[in-house]
This record gives sequence, C-alpha cells and structure tokens, in this order.
Amino acid sequence: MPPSAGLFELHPSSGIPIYRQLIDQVRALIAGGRLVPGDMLPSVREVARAAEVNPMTVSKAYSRLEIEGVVERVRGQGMRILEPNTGGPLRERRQEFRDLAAPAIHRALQLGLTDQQIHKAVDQLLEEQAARHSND
Amino acid sequence: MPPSAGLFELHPSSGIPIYRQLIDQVRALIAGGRLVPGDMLPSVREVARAAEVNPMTVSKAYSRLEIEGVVERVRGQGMRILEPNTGGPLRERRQEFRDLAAPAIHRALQLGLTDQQIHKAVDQLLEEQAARHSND
DNA sequence: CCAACAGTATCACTACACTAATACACATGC
DNA sequence: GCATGTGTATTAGTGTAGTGATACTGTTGG
Repeated sequence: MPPSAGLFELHPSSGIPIYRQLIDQVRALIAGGRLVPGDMLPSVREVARAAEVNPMTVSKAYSRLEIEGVVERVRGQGMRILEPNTGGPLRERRQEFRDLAAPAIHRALQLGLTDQQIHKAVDQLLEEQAARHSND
Repeated sequence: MPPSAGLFELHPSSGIPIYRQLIDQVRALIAGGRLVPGDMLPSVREVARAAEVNPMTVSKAYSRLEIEGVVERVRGQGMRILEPNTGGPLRERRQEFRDLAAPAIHRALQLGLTDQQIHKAVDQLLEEQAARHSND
C-alpha cells in the first residue's frame, strides 16, 4: 500500500511553519525506515486535504525536499523517495553538519567552555538523541 | 578612557540584523577581555551616530543584553558590564551550548554520521575558531 | 530650575517569511 | 480528445521581525 496522508501530523497553529513540520517529518520517517527509497510520498492534494492546508504549502515543502536531494520529482506522478543520506556523499553531509554546528561552537568558546567540556556535552546529546531514535 | 563607539563594526546591509551584530560583538569583546566588569558601554546615541543607525536599534540591543544578564542598566548614566559568564555558572553556560547544538546533532544523526565523525568535525571547528580568536 | 547627558515607550514603516487562491503543464487510462 | 491524476508558476494576502522618528523620564552639574 502507498503511504497515506495520515503519515503526517500537522499543526498549523503550533508556531512552527507547516512546511517545516512537513519537511522534518518526512526526514524523520526516512531516518526511521518507515519510508524507503522508491516509495512515493502521499500526493500534495491528499496531504493538503487531510491537514486542511493549501496544496501549495505542501508543494513548497516537497520542493525543498527535492532541492535537498531527499526526494525526486516524477512528472505527472508524484514525489519519490531517494536514497537516504544520498543528498550528497559523506563530504557534503559533513559540510552540512559543520555549517549547522559552527555557531554553537563559536558561542561555546565565547562562553569559555573547554574543548573537553564541549565534547562531553556533544556526547550527552548523542546519547539522548540516539535513544529518541530507537523509541520511534 | 571609556570605550568608544568605534568598538563596533556594524554593517546594516549585511543581512544580519544590526541589533544581533551588536549583541554578538559586545559578548565577543567581553569574552576577549577588551570589556571588563565595571566598564560602561558606549552610549546609545554615540554608537547610533558612528554606525549611522537609529538610537532605538542600539537601545533594543542593549536591552536584550540586560535581559541576558550581560550588562546592567544604570538610570541616567548608561549600561555597565557585569561579570562575564555570570549570567549563570558553568551549568547554565553548558545548557546554553546544549540548546544551541542540539539541532545540529539531531541533523547529524539523520545524515547518518557516526559519533566519531561528529566528534572529528567538532574538533576541526574548534581548531579553526580557536585560531580565529587568537588573530583578533 | 535648566542644560546636557543617559535610556526608552510609543507608534509607524518596511521587508520578508509563510500561506493560500487561481490557473496552468505533464502523465495516464478511457 | 477528455477526464483524472500528478506537481507548480503566478499572484496576493497576512503576520511578524527589524528599524526608525518622535517625545518622554531619570541623572548630573551648573
């Protein structure tokens, strides 16, 4: 069976933009193995109807996922999941992480945290979030 | 001599909000020891004139710094630097770093990076930014 | 009290992010 | 060709963050 629109839980009034909720959930579903390469995403209109939002909003989210290399657009058919972690090779994934982490590291130095303290904090975060992943 | 408005390098058209540039630079100056507890910040109007921005913009930045516990407001006189790292003890500074780093770690796991790869990237960032600090 | 310095409350303006309404292009099956 | 299914370009509306103009309060020193 194709993935249904019920995959997503969207809360338009949560303060978090709808398109961002959608992107995060697709990525999480892929990371969690509930969406595998080759699967089609539920159609824009289907999701839009289920969540009572505008199709364009869903489309924008899907477009961003395409730009990120998470899904592929199949004209007239829909969006197909690509290989997870294949938006680019290791080099690109590392770069994305570096860009995301740089401000935090910068701030940590300003705060006078030592390298050791920073690594320890990172370790703790890794443990917590790894746990959260297996609970999915 | 009191710190002059030339302390700051503000670029209104850089995409980064002026008030944020100001906040970051004050924090950096404190972290770098060029502003010490008891120093007064250059006055709102002085900074505003030097950077050709509105006094209110500077005031907003100063207010945020006060909320963060970085400076203290002295009625009729100006803003005085408080103890650096005293907005809270180590515990709080670590917490701030954790909050800042959490999204990056989360994303890294989604990207399939290993703990080892993450730590290595953090090490590289630490080296780069430590170098940047000593060049100041 | 008054002048000159400090910060700021209030209000208005602008830019941009987010969302949505509409109409359109491509694919498939009849 | 036409109906129905995809996604989307275009355009417009809305909310909010950032900035600024103005007029205000508090402090210090004459």
